[in-house]
Amino acid sequence: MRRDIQKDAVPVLCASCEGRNKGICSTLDCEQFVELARTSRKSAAASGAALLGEAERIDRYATILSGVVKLTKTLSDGRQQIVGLQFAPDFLGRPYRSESTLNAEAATEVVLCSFPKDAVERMMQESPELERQLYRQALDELDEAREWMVMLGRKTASEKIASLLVMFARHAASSDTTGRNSARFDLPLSRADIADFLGLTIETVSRQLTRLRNDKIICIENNRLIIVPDLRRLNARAGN
Amino acid sequence: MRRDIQKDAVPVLCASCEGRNKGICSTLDCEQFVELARTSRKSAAASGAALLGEAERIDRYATILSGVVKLTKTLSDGRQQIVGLQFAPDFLGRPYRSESTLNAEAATEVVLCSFPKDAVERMMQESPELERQLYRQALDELDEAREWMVMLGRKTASEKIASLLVMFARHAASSDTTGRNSARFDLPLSRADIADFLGLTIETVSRQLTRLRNDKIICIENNRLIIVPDLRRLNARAGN
DNA sequence: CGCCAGCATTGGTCGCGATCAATCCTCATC
DNA sequence: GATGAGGATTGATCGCGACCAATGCTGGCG
Repeated sequence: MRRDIQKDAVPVLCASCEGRNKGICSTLDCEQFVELARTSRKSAAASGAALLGEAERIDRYATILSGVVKLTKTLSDGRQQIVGLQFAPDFLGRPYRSESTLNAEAATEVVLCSFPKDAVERMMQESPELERQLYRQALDELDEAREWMVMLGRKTASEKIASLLVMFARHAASSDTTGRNSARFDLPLSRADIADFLGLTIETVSRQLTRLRNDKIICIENNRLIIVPDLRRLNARAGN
Repeated sequence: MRRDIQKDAVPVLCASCEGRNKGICSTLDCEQFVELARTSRKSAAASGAALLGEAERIDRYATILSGVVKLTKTLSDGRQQIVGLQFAPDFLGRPYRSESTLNAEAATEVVLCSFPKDAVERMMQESPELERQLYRQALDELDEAREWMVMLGRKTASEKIASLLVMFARHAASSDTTGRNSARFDLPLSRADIADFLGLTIETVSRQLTRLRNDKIICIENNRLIIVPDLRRLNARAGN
């Protein structure tokens, strides 16, 4: 159902852009796409770079073209919690609010395509399709957040680790052949990030990972590459 | 900006309905409102009644007219976590998904006004305003869920209790005179529900409440009525 | 009134995960 | 290869909150 686009009116970058057929761009008709594309800006951010600070004014939205973005919240005494992870081609931003209530930080190398806030908002007014897609993403994020609330509130440390690995395995699998029972992926997060995500400490994360390794449920190579020979066994540890 | 409505085409119940000017009905124009109203059904549920089961087919949406609804998730071994609390006039339901991923249960006496799923969905197609309002509610719920993730992952038991009381105080205050520094409200949840919400046990909830009482930060009457003489002191305990 | 059922509180003990501290890896740089 | 820095692992100890058990409170019913 791909619509034709006027190639010459579109910035060169967009022509080969992976986001054209996936992110918010995919719902726009030709005219709207051209308008949005004219104001778009592609940018890269190194791992660890802050993309958006808490209570900061938002003036641009963005689509994630590649990499992983972590959304965090911090208490006044420095305790931190990751409250969301976003992957390509997610939309990054919080419509209908001028100030952010959280921090966004690149968890890996990240490539973004950003747009001025008001251009997107104008387009949301005009295109119910766009708003619908953003609504769907918000609902999906809400489902995910609630899943994590169960994890944070009721799971043990080892179940938390297993759950996280299952989630990464699923994310890796979706871009891979489906229906397999093994997985192999790079951890997109450092131990510290994992701890911030699961509501644990670095030490506990480390201990639980070595426990899973000792029990032959995972292999760890170079501290980053994870191999799961039997996803069902990992799933059993996640306690669902 | 209230639009006139054809009084005679609207069910009698709606004429005096508190939801008319607040819930999803408030965004509908006259014609749409009449259509939706024709299929609406008002119903009451006792405290503890199940409104919606996990993996159950959804065929109706609803507006909460009064009372509190808790959204829960349960692990296979029975561990439970409340993942959302909804108050009037929230919309109850998960568009774009045929099966529920959570349980909804009346936490107090609840009065609902429900509509057939497809009537609402048709109306969402026709009315961008309606969809926008639902989108906004989803975003608000997402913000709330993320707030709670911080609470679940990083706060101590006493901070969790204080945070919950602050939230209830705010909810009570919004329908009350604003800007005051004291609060007085009925706990809409049992100790067991509070425990399920905060990721604690009943015993810990009880102990922390008595600690707050001993420290003169709250008064408890009949185990349900809470009086907070100084909201700032309570807030200081919430650890934000 | 006594009785009972369902919550809530209080006490005692234990274990998970935090905390503090000491290596150990990995990798970039020279 | 040597060096140093940041991250990861491992070890030892402590304390919060879970768990088990007993008691207390409240309200409905015969």
